[in-house]
Amino acid sequence: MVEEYVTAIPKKSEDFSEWYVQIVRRAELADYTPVKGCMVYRPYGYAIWENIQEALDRRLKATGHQNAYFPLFIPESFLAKEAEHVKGFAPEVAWVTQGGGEELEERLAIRPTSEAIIMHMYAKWVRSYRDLPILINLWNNVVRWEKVTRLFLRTTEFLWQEGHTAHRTSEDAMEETLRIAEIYRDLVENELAIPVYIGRKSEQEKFAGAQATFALEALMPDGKALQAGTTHFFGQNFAKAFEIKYLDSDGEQKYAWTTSWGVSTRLIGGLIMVHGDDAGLILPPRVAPIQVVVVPIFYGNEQEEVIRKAHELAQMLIGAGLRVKVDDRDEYTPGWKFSEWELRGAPLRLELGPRDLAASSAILVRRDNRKKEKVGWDALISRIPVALEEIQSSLFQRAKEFRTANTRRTTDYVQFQRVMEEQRGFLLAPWCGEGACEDRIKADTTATVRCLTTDTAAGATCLCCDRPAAHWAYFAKSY
RNA sequence: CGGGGCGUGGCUCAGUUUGGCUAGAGCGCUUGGUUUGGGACCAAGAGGCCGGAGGUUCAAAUCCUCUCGCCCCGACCA
Repeated sequence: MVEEYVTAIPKKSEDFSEWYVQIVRRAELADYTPVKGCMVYRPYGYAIWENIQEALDRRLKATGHQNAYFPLFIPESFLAKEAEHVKGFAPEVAWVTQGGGEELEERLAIRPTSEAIIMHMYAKWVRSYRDLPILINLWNNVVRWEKVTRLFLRTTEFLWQEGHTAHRTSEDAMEETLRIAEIYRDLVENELAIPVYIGRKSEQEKFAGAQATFALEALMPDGKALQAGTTHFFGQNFAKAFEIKYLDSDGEQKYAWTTSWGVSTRLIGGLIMVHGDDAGLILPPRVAPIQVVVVPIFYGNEQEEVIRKAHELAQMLIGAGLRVKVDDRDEYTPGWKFSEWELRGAPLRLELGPRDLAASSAILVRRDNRKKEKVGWDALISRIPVALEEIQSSLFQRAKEFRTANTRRTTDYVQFQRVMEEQRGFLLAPWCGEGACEDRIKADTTATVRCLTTDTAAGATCLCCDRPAAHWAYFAKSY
């Protein structure tokens, strides 16, 4: 029945890419701009980001992190201080070469990430072991001159948070790196309802300048993996490059240990893909800008009474901390609104018409499975939060089942290639850890090592050579 | 950046092969009226120098050159 209403939207199962673009634009999450590679985050899409921000910010502050802001511009010489870092980012940096009509003496990078400027400041701020740790987070934008655009998933400018910390010991820094990865997992799984695998990145895939990178990897419906967040352990690489030294309690000058970590608006792209269906978006209740949309249904003279009651019920729910909107536009029919809010992914719809008015009840409809239930006005305040939780956990379960069904274990390279070709998904396989095998797998299948597991690989042989395996690793094609 | 595709009212597209009169359709939008429990209907309107620049021609949405943008598939990245 949905089919006849939303024929203009391609089916998710038939043309996934086109479905994605249409949903993003028709649900008014984002739009293209005249600026190449740059997007507008429209209010409805930005509200999702604000909810994600709020959820993460709370977790970061609870673990002692503070927000701050650093400049958009980074002098070229700063970027160049850490050799691997500059090598990794140089190809995608945008440069400012003029200001106020004059040529700059030193060109300025528009930050692709802020390690360089932040490490410089940390070097000034750190004198003693008592100054550590420094736990700072930034909510900002960065620019990377990417070659292709995909709304939310890859744009020249994007929004994110980047955390940068400096610690007294290696252990402290590694602990921070892993703690943040867990916070990210908590955020992505419990707020966005997207299950993730967490693990260390291979040498080739790790962040430019890092000693170790940990990543959250989520599975999209087309069988490709999406990196949903990363945390980096820098060892003393940046501390040495930027001279972040402190006097320890034993009287010795030592280099600090640093980390950085980030998640971006790409998460929004992930949740669109993971949860949506042929009728449109399905937003997990915890990050949905509108959790309950109230649709009044009226005929002629009942209009006033129905709308009044709709607002009254909405106010009651808003008072209970829910995000509620009454769609009382009179230029659209109820059926039109139903479809519209399904397209926009509101988790719950509350229908209120004359029949309901007579019965002192309303019809509650779930977006994820379209199940309807009649709820008395008095029961709404208790029923709706429960229904939202049901949707939240049901979305997570559904995504998890899909991932489980599409995570396969193999030790056979021929089978590996076949599955990667025909079904995609995650493939868990033993790997020797050598770049040569990684390259060969990539050349043969376009799949890469998404992350390593901590499972013991004792006794196993590498998927594509004769050496003993060093790790079990998740492989997948990726975004 | 390589290969392929596409740019015509807000949207989806026809018209381009073979140049020709005032550039069309559906949806959407505006106004009025009737409607409203799964994308209502009638009537009257508004809205496009055909992505941009240059060229060929008596004449260009249509042909040529350049350019910009978007989509898909690769390579690179969050």
